[in-house]
Amino acid sequence: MPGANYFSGNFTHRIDGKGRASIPAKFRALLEQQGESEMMVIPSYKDGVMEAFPRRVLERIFERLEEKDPQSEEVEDLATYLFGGANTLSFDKDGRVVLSPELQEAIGVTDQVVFMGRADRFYLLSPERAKEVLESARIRSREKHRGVLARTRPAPVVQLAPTPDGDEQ
Amino acid sequence: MPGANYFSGNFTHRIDGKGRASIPAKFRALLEQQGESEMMVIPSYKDGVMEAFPRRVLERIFERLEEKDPQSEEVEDLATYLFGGANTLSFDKDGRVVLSPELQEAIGVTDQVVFMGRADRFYLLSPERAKEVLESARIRSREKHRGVLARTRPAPVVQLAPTPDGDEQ
DNA sequence: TGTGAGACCATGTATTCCCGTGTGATCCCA
DNA sequence: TGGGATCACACGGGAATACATGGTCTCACA
Repeated sequence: MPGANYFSGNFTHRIDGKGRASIPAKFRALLEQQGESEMMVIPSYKDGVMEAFPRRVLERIFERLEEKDPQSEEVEDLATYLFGGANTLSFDKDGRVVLSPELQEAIGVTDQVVFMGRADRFYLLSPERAKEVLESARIRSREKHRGVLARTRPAPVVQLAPTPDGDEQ
Repeated sequence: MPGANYFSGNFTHRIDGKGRASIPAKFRALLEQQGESEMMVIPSYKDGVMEAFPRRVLERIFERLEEKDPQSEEVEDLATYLFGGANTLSFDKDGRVVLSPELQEAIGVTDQVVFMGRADRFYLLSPERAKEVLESARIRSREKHRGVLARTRPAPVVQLAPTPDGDEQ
């Protein structure tokens, strides 16, 4: 399915005795579509949450900032934070990664972990924390962006070429 | 009928043992016309209501906001709310989607669900809730927008050629 | 040679695909 | 204008497939 450009949805998966967890198939497909077979995980600003990026996305974030302000101390800190704290998780053929004990502890999980899509990245967190994060995001969005969803235009009508037969792209 | 650009009308459909429900044919046609084979469902600000968007519409909303102010906390919340809470429902050849148990619970349905058109999106809700939503919307509209409907022009009269006999297109 | 990590393989379950059926709406024709 | 045929669509179930998950094997390194 060539389609989704973003990580979306949330999936609760099991952690087995070896600390392995399956990456949601949709996430994995998106990663592979970007030519990635691994993801970089760094602690979020949110407590009890880790953020997983395709490597390219993380590098991009850094490069954009560096371009803007090459020598600042901020960029230096950011580089340290992004790359120093990063945990590279490569997934095997079955689409699983190993969550190290430290990582598990950081998000307070032992037997289940939630993969939560967030546009160009996704979160790793405990089921309980997932509910909190989602709920508070919903509430704050409602307060500050009540109009956002209302303001949408009618979906642009994309005229599709009539498909006489089978041909698809 | 190439025509409608908006989702309109409301349809009560059955949920079968597998949690499947048929998307109203008209809605489905509109989605396919836009090149979509799936929809993204997120909790509405209204209680007991889920909103279904063509994926592209939702992505668009996010991108516009992100462009404006990429790093604000508000955008972060919105991204979490939109993508983290989203349920991507792709429909099969028969135009059906699977409503997960969580989704069913969120709108309080077990064996029937209402698809209610709302311009560029549509609602998913229970038959009871549908009545309420519709009625309160009607009342509030009457109070605040009494003139809206009155101000519309008559539809341009398209003169149809009298069809004497056989020839039709 | 013991230990741990990673790759490989196996299995059950959930999801998706596909076909058949009934019913309501539409069209056609008497 | 009524009645029958046709079509579109909602709905049910069975078969095939994808996916998450558990286990075993192999290799590296201590």
